[in-house]
Amino acid sequence: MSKDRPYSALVHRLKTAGLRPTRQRLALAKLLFESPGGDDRHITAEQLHAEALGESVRVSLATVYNSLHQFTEAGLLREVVVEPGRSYFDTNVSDHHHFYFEDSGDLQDIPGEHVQMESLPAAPEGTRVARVDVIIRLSGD
Amino acid sequence: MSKDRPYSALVHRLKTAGLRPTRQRLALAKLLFESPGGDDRHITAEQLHAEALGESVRVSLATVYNSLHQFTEAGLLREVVVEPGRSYFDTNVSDHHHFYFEDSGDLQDIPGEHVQMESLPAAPEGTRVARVDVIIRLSGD
DNA sequence: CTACACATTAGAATTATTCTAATTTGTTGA
DNA sequence: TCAACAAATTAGAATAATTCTAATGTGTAG
Repeated sequence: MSKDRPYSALVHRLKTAGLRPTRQRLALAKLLFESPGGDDRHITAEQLHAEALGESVRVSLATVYNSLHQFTEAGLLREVVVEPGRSYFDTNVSDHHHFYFEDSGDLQDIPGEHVQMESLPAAPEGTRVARVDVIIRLSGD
Repeated sequence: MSKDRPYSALVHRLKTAGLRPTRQRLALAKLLFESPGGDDRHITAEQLHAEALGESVRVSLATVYNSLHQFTEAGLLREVVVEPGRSYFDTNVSDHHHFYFEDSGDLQDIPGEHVQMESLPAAPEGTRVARVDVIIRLSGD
């Protein structure tokens, strides 16, 4: 019992997701979820990798990609596609949409209540709605 | 006057857009806009290139990319980003949104009337809304 | 503490796209 | 009609993000 004491929330979170809490995954999860602003981060694989290296966490870029995808599959992250050839991962997995600042490339959450669909068309036969993405693209005034 | 006779709609369209109606651009525009279903096509650069070659239109991939971007800038096409690392170009530039079939990778227009925002958040200071993209992601039943 | 499945890694490979520098083509005006 | 020049096209190299590969390392069940 005292054996599983250093059971930080992160270790638990990873285990629950069926992911072994390895040094790398823990470090990345910490950077993702326990940074200031950790439930509204939009980060690319390269950015996270750089951040890790900056904190002297030794982790390869391949592992960053692997972890981001595993976290996404486990529902800990949400992938947001706004421009070709670059994927953002959002630490906010609740129902919400995005502002995309075309000039700076920044992405920002819009709280769920602020965008409502008035009428959604029915999903075609044999399909179901997996998700609705709304991206409001902004440019300089 | 009879000089500018073979002024097809396409030549006119390109000229109006400030683009010289070259052999390649005309051929691509024809494939894009005058195929069956020409105002609801969703095509990638590679696909269009393959289509051109299939019709024995000699055009390089670089030119396909150039043309797609020029057409987009001129408002003849709209770029739609649904998955990382692949851009679709939509021949329908009117206000509308998309179904994305995750399984097949197909993209389909939703007529504008069928999706309405109930409340759009105000654009942040110093910005204006360039566009609102709505993508309804569908997966197998 | 051992064994083994699972993870990590460096670096190569892949994919979509853009760039470069040389060649070709459309257009304008004499 | 044609010369001249800007604009467009091209093949192929370059780049960027991501994925793959096969070898090595590590967490954990028993």
